[in-house]
Amino acid sequence: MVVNIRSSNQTRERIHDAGLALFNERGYTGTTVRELADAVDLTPGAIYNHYPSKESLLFAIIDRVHDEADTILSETLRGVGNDPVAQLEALACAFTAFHIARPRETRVANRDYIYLPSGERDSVVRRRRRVRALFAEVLRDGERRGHFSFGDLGSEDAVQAASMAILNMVVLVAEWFDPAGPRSADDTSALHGRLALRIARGGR
Amino acid sequence: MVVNIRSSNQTRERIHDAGLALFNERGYTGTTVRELADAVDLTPGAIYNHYPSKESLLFAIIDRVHDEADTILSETLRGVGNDPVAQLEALACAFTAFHIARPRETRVANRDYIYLPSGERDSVVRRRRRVRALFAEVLRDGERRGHFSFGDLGSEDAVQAASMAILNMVVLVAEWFDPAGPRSADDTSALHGRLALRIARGGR
DNA sequence: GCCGAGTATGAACGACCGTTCACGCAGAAG
DNA sequence: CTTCTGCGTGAACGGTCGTTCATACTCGGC
Repeated sequence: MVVNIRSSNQTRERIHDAGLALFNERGYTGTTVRELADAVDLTPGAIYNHYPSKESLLFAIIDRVHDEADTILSETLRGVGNDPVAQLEALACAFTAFHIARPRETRVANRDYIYLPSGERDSVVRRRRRVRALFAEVLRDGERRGHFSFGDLGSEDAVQAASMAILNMVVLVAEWFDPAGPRSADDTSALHGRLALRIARGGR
Repeated sequence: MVVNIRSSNQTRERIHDAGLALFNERGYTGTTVRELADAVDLTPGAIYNHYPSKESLLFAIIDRVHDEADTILSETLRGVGNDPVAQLEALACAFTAFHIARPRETRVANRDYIYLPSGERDSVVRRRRRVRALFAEVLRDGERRGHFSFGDLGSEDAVQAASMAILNMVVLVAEWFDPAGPRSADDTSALHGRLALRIARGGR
């Protein structure tokens, strides 16, 4: 048989999940391999049958949620027309729903990616930049076509600031959203879609 | 002489600064007392003449920047009338300027406060909540007086989401703002003031 | 029934962790 | 001049870190 990198995926997946939970609440550097092993009822050494290092587990977690984010964004974009207003609202709504559904994954990805070795960290940084560029592009497109306006803001190229405002609103929703609160995840996602339009002054 | 908790403040301050720089770029748990000692040309043991523990240094750093934030906010509020529109614009502008001026302090405070012992962490959480409440209160006040409107957003109590959108825009400005970029800190702060008004639909 | 591959154990590795402590030294106070 | 106090050193503390390894068990394929 060829070199088998993958292990019996069941255990590998349990380690992935436990790592996610622990990294989320203690941080990557604040989590030990022994805690991780305890969480999956294994010995520290056994972890290394499934991941070559603690860092590689962090990367697996972060890389996967970036894959999912990319999928969500491109599918959302594919499902809506080429009207920038509809695009922005749909993107902000869908991405908010995504962050509400995956609070631990996105928190670890956004907070602990700095602990990745430089090659993998660079790859993550590139992926993050691509998301920023996507939102900025929709805003710029909408401005060019007269649906959004930033001229009254008294600053040239306000698109960057506006797209970061939208993105930060979306990406940090899980820090305050309460699943037991009065507003549902769907409501909040839709609300963020509207707020994104306010920011771009594209409202109805 | 009475019990002297404070040490010769010069060295204490150098440790504070070095801790700030290191915690910022490596994270609290990713920073060693030995690295800290090296950065201030001291022996690890000497650190303990100035701070009783590594945790206490973290708390000193975080507590100070919270003090400064509170000062900025209350002075800003004192310097402007009681018009909610002016209040919101001034708060968003001043707080953005603050976060641009203190990127390391605010990043450490927002990212690493989770490593504080529970008593001190709770105190930090309370202070953060008070800032959130301040913005929410301005928005609610403005809505009551007809300057802001959230009724068209299709969600009851959109104030919370809107104030978090404003706060997250402001608090994370340092993650993308480039001091060497085309837009100055003052411009960006003013821009955030306007964007806050867009979010609250309080345009002029 | 044997074999080899996959997975686990438990002990151990050297390194490094936050913190302590006995001690030395400089300089202000008496 | 002596004493005391504040601040530093350097060595050491016990503990924990991420990782490795010899060994053993289990189980499907021959």
